[in-house]
Amino acid sequence: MSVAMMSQQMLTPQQMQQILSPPQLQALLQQQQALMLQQLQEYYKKQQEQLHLQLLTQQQAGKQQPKEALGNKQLAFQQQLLQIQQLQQQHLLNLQRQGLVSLQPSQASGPLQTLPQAAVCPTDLPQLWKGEGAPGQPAEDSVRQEGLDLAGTAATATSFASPPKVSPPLSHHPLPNGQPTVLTARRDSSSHEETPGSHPLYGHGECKWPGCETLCEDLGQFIKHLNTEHALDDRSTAQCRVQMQVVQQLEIQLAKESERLQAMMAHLHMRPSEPKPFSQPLNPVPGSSSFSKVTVSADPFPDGLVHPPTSAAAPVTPLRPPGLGSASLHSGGPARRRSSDKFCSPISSELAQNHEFYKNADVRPPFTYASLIRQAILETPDRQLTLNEIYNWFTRMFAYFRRNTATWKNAVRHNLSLHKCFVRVENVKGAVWTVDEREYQKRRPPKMTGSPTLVKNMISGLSYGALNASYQAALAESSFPLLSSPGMLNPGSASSLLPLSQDDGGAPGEPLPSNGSSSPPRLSPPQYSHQVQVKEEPTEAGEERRPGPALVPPTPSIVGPPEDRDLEEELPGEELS
DNA sequence: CGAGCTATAAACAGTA
DNA sequence: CTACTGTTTATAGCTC
Repeated sequence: MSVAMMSQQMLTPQQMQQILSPPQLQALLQQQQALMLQQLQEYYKKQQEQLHLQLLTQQQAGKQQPKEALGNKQLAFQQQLLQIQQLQQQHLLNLQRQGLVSLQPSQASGPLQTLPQAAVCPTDLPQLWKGEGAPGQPAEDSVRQEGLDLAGTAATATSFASPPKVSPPLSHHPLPNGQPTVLTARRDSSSHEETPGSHPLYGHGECKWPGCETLCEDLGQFIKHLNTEHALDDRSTAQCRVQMQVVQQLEIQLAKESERLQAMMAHLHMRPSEPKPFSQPLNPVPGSSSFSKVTVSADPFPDGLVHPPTSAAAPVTPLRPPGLGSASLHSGGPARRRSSDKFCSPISSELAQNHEFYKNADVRPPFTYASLIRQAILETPDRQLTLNEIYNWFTRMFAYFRRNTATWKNAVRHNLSLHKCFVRVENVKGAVWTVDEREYQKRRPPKMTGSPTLVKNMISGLSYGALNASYQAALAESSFPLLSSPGMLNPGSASSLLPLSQDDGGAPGEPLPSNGSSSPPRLSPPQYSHQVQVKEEPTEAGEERRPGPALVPPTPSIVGPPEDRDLEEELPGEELS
């Protein structure tokens, strides 16, 4: 019952997600749930006390009444008591279930396997936030909605004052405050897996009327029972009234909690962001013809990109990307924002955290084309993409790139050609692009090398609280899932692995606490040999194959295969969850 | 101020 | 011819 209210009053889950990193969200949710539980318990306690009190007074008053009447009233109150207890249990159960649902890792809806051009399927809003569906229901039941949903949800967002004229916020049925009785009863029973077609008050072969557990073999018998035992009489109406109050109280309680949550959110991060027109282009990428077979390898973030917590607990509305300050948002037009590229967190980590955001918000990602292209390529198991696949990655991952296709595609091509780090390889299926990591690193060292202020800025820009800082740290320390992802490791051909080193920006992630010994890091980014399975570039091959002079990993503690080196490159992955 | 990097635009060639 | 791919040049903004 409360869910609808939540989604109305509070930040949208998307907002939550963008404000908070998945771990934070999870923590917050848990806190909230614990809080709710606690308060509910308190509330129920009070209710019971009240009832007891009423019972007592009634008993006293009843002394003048005929004994039968007294008995009836007493019974009624006892039943109310029972009912309250039951309700309490059910609510607690529901809350717990919600907790489970919202935190369930298996839900993994993050990496939506979106079609090449269909772009985002922005949703997968967890049931919890949808304001729909019975609390206890598994979230898988929720139907995925397309773009409109996003906008609809966004309409409820506080930050976007002028959302596109889209469909109204879907199905938040405000609770009929006055007469929640039926609704409540419904929900009550629905948590008991009632079978379709049955009566809301009938389930598991017994009457679900508060305080009544009469066994009824079938629906007909139950109906009969209902009509006889729970007919319109004083007792029933009283029970209804109590139930009503309970519901109202809970709603009030929920409102308070929502308010509190909002305040918490506001405190933790959220400021009213400028109403940003986030148009949802949904522009299905016109250009995709010749190569459109798009093997787009699996989902964008093959490994554990945020999924479990994020997708489960939160969702999708464009909002400010958590990690970035306003840096990326000012991008109105042909913005210059490579600053962010320079001292932003490793793109993979940034992306990982905010990919839902970029996926849906028409916000220009704070990365250079080069780093984006690289990321796209590196995310695939075999580290190679056709141009068209790269396009698709862009459109899939960024709402921003769903429009102005001519512009950015040109830019992509331009970058591919221009930068030595992108190597074109003739493949069986045509030409694919790969990344020469060494080259990529080569061109960056000068930047960002030991600029305390920059580093500091970057960190502060990326984190918005201790929680996130630690999360960032965790990210920074986590290893690079790509390499450990299925299909990536060609057993026995370690040489074919394309070693990764620091992510773009060379170092950004590093200043964060890690295994200490990374002394004066990133002064000379390790040079790694580059090699791709497809390889057949005579010219560069010789040079590339040779491990660079400085092959020593920055972190001495790490020995061995290239995978380990990828510590910095993390695409925050499995181990995050 | 210049160097380096990046974005954007556009011309052009090759190919399917 | 058209669309796509890939290369190249030019221009401009930004940071250091």
